[in-house]
Amino acid sequence: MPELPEVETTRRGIAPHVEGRRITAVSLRETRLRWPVPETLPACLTGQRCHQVSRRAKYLLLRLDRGHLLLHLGMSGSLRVLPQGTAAEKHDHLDLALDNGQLLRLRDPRRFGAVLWLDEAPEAHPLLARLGPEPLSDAFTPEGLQQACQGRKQAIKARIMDARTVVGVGNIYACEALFAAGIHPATPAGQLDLTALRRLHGAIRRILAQAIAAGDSTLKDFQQADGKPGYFSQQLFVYGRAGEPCHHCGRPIAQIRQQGRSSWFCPGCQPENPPD
DNA sequence: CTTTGCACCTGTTGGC
DNA sequence: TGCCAACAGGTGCAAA
Repeated sequence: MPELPEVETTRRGIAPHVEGRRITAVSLRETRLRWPVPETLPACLTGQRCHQVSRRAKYLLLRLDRGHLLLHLGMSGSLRVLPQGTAAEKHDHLDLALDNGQLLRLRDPRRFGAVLWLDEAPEAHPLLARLGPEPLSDAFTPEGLQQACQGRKQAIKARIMDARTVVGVGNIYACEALFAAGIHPATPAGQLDLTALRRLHGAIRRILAQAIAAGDSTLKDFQQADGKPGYFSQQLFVYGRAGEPCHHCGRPIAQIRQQGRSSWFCPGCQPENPPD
């Protein structure tokens, strides 16, 4: 579930409670995540101080004394800060006890998430080394997007969901950004001119920024036992709205299958063969 | 090299 | 009401 805005909101939520704190104890209850979590992890982490919580794409990085703890929330993961002693429930796989009496707890029912220890510079790690630009940074430009699309037959939706093009665009925001830009999701990437790609670039940034801003307003709930951050209550124009009227033109939203995933779009606002 | 498809997993949903 | 298949989605990796 978490897309980039949810991960960023999680980072902002936990950082004030975790940065500067020492890890006093670690409970690892389930090692079968995306990759097996080494049984030696608790001993490795205990005693180290966390200096910074950062994010690259949808990965969270805790900079500790002797390396980085990399966390990925997968589809269903969440992190919460709770008082020590709070009983662990089903799917609560990892606890980091901190020297402020609190607990950083990872829950992940589907176990698509990841917990990795990195000895070396994070940017050199294979998972991070080939990632494209952050969508809200200056490194993400219309010209760079054009270069990523140049000569490609691949559908534009698959192209923007490829983390080498730009990171952090999942299925929901890919559909929404393409709607906002008036581009049919199946359009071959190489067919789009710079004008269209400028619209798409702007739409990706605007929609992600809006979602992060919406997340900020929910941060106050972050420590509550039931405060799992879900999707923010921003309006979705096409995602999951098959058959319902388009908010712009009233035509029914269509649903197709691409790369084994559902895509939603408006046949009126996102024509296959755009005029002019 | 480019592109496609699958595996991983469980909670939720919809149809019979 | 109960059961079961289909579906949801991020992303590394194998295969085409």
